[in-house]
Amino acid sequence: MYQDIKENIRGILRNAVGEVIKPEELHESELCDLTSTVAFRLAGGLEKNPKELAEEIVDRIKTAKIGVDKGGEPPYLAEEITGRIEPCKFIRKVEAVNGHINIFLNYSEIILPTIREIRVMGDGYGRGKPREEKIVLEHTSINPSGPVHVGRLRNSLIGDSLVRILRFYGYKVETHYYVNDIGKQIAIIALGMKEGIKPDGDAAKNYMGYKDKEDFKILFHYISANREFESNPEFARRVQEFIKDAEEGNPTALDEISSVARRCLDGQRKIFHSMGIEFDFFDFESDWLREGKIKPVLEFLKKSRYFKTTDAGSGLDLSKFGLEREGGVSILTRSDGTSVYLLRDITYHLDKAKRGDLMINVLGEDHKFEFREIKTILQKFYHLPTLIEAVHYSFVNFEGDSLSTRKGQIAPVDRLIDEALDKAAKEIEKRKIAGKEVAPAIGLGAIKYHILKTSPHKPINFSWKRALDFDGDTAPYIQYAHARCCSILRKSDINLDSIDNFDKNLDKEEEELLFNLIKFPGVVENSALERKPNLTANYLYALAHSLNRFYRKCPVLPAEQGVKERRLLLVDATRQVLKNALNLLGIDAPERM
RNA sequence: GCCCGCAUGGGGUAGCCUGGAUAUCCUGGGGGCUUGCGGAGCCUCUGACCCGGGUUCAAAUCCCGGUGCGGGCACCA
Repeated sequence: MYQDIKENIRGILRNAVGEVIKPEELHESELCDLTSTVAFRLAGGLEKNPKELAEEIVDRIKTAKIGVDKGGEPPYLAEEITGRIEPCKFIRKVEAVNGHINIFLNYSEIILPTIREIRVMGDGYGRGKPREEKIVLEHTSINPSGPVHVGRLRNSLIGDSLVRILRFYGYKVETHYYVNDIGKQIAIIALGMKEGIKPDGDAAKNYMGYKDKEDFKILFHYISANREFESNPEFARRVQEFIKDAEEGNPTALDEISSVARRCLDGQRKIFHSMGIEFDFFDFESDWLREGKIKPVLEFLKKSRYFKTTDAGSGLDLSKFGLEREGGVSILTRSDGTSVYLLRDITYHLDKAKRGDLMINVLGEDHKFEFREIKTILQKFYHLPTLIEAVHYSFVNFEGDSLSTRKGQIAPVDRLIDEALDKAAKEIEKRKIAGKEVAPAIGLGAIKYHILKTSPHKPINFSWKRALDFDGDTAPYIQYAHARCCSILRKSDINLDSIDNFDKNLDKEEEELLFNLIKFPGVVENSALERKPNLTANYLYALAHSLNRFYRKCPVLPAEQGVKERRLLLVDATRQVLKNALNLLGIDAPERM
């Protein structure tokens, strides 16, 4: 609808001006609905500030009629163009102000087709047309050496939301979780457990409430085994041997290490599951070793003229591609011949590439360099046709105490969620409108929205308190708007399907609300193409805010029949769009809260 | 040292790609709204484009140079 309106108006402007209007020359404005700056471009070699000219011009307009070709100043041109605009059903009014052509939409004409579209499409309103391309999206991929840290949550949330947005936009999307179940950290834990090193008692005490969760148990073992690894060279040597053993395909060693990772993953998956985040595939690194997939990759790269062997190990010299490492080489294998992550990652991506047309990896900005290496190798050495891109996000810092650094002092997502659920349950209890069962929707929603609303490339200073905030620019605020819609609709006995003729004189608040409703499909598109869930989040707040303003100023149920019908339709449409957009962020829209 | 990203009221944040009018919104602080559909709300006041140049009629937005912060440049992943 919005696209149609804009195209329509661009066409009308083109007729008035005699030239094509560029898309960026028609945009939204706070002073009207849509504004065009085309007069500035047409003015060409202009010397004065259009604002200074404005008054003078308006006077001249009154006294003389001059053609576009005679008066070059934008304010004059804007007046002239405005005068030539043909009447159109979407436009209510056009004004020339300071060189801008300000357009006010005719909402009386827009409301019916918009509402109809939303009602027909329902949960699918805003959906893009089906696309052929298949996207293989990898996100989260946390090391299986402990519980999920709050800082890592940003990856999962951006990833999960992007999946939802890209699917809604029309792509086929398959999600992958890469399990590094054979790395050094895991080997340390596995050997520690095998040799009977006791789990760390302090850590276990700190997380009493979670002591039976597998990922926490692994963490307790990790802390003590890692201490051993750092202080006991003999143990460290045995770890290295253990890894080598596994890499050479010794099935016992592989199983011993991998099973520790799988146990930990079980615990991690529980927390993702409770957040509504699911994955299509878990890809285990140990499988590459079992299936002998790494060796051929190494053999292939060895033949390259960029392959070099140094004291540090063997690898590729990528400096020709602008990727210079300090040692001059991107290491693929250690000097003892065992592979490092880069080689295994290449193997993994070669495999993944077969599954789709585009690979998207959600990665922290600390992986930028590594990602460029992989991309370069895939494209320059393998000439891979599959596209590959990364969605990078900035770090999540903690306010005050750096919980993340002290040994064993981590900030597990489990704890954050438990606190959020507690707080939500208390708020619900206070209001006595809904039952406890909506606590997860509200608590999880608050956390998700808090992290998703910020643009990915900006660092977040994570504040436990603000993440659990329920007022202002938060998910509960948006959910509340949704619940209000539901509440009104519950109390009405009018069958919305049978309304065919209603009063179409909208109040200002209704116009704002409607304008937001028609923008939604465009927001989905931008979010999908720019890979930015925060655009959807920001939109949601604006929509909820306009609903709340409407709610305050425009009584629905007490209104007279024609007005009441119109407002009920608007409320129902808003409910639908809030729900659809919340779903793109993985946030539930409870009907009561 | 080199490379990448970021910098907007007291705190947080949108806008920057595609330059246009009076810079968005949240929070905090001040003031108001409630016997009207759910006050997790609404209205109002307060307060900001890091610094210096450049391009332009016009710069938060584009270019150059600083400064500050984050990240990277591992036989860790």
